[in-house]
Amino acid sequence: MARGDDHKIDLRDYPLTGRFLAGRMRTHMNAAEKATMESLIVETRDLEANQRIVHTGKLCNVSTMLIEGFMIRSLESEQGRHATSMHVPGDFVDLHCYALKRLDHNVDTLGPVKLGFVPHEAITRVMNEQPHLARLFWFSTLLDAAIHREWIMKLEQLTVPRRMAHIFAELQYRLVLVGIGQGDRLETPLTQSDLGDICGCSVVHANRAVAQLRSEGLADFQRGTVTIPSLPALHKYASFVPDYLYGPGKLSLSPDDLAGKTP
Amino acid sequence: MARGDDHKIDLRDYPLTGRFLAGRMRTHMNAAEKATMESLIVETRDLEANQRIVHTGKLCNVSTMLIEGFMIRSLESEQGRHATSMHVPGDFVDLHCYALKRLDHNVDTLGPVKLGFVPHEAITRVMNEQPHLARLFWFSTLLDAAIHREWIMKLEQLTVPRRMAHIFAELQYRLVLVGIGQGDRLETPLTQSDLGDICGCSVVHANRAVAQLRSEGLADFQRGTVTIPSLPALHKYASFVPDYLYGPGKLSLSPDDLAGKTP
DNA sequence: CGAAAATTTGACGACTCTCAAGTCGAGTGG
DNA sequence: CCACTCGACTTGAGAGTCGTCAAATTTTCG
Repeated sequence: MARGDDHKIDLRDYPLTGRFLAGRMRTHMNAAEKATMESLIVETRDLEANQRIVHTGKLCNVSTMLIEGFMIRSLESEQGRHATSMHVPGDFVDLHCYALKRLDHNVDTLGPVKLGFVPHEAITRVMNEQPHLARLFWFSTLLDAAIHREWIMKLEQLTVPRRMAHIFAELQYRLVLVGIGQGDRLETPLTQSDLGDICGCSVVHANRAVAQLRSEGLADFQRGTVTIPSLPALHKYASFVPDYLYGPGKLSLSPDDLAGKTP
Repeated sequence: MARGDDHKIDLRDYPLTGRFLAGRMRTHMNAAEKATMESLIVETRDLEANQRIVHTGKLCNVSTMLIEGFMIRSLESEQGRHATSMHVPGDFVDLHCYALKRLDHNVDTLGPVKLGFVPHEAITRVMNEQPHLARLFWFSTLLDAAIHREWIMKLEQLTVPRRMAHIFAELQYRLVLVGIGQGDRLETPLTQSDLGDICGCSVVHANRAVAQLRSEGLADFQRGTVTIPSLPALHKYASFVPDYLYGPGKLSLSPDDLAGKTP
């Protein structure tokens, strides 16, 4: 069955959590686990743009599934906001709060979003009774860490225009993984000021980077909508290699791996 | 009981894993869990400097506890090595490999080290039978993610000399947490070239940063040994606030938190 | 329409890069 | 013991990237 069909079926049967780990380990979840997952969400809520759902240092007893929309994870300093990563639908955005209890950062909505809330007692039940699902939860938090590592490398390695190209490429790829993305287009609620926070540069420089990507025909950013004339060209410019996202590819688990064979 | 005493006792009773989560959630481990932890290590090995124990993309079925010495986690590009973080004794350096199976990065020894190996079947047993210990394992991998996030912010926020000061401050703090560190001194196997890989700059610039920290009396780096005239001054210069390391402080769990009280 | 937010442009200075050359220190062979 | 060698460290010069300040323009929305 084609991946696209999987998406459609999972979204029909599991409208709240059908995108969780889509394109990654979701194929390792059986129907019972998918049903458990869906039942964990005790409440959904629609929020406007620029709402904070996780505050640095605040105790939390609920974790949040991003069902629709975009969110941003950031740290704050005297110099303003520093984004560490973005979130797309299907991300269990503050699952790690279950183990950490107080988070070191903030999580904000970017545009309007639809969220699902999971109480930590429910996660404890999963830990006690469903170790395989618990392991998938663990996996999903480690994915964030892998994305952090890649971004550290990109910050050390790339100029701002290339970093920005990398952000566009990553977002496009992640949206495709969860069945939303298109090949040549990307709709986000981002402003150029957000891009500056994400790329670790000033708004002014973010603007120049946008202009440069535009003039070189690599990506056209207009009020949040990114048009990509050539995805391969963008990938090359940004040195984007999606392995670290653990989609289908070099790092994903093969059936042989699961059988415990050592190569 | 003072923390120092805890350290001594745990190291006597658990010589291989007595530093695991020391200064953090180790106080939440009971004696049975500490004993389980110690028994997970089926083999120890001493390695020389510059050995690779985790290779990008290679399937792994064993995770590694760093018992003595230092390790570095890095990604490689055409431009060379990019460090994402360092490890000190007590770190379960590639525990996340249990859930990810193939890692996106490399882990290398810096100087000589002593390592302990834990087969993944043993971790599966913990997942199935000891959910509380499993949660502590999860916590320890999330600690790495928190350190990554802080580093992302520092890369976006600080100049190279300040980043380097931050590295020194973080290392000193983490060593104290696991009972090794001193207040004004730090012995590492790092070269200035390593510092460049860590701070995301060229060797030449790393050298200038070392020289600047020296001339300003903030830290004196000589063949791996760092002397710190004034820890508060170093912290201030680097905007170092250790909360993100989840030691005793703002983000650590209080007894009230555990009782499930919502403030 | 008018106000606020977002985007754009210019000028100048600071940070960091590369290239190139030179110095210092520890170990090695004669 | 000394000369040699190799890696680590140091220094200088010129160029590119990026920040800040300041101001203008465009878009959004009430």
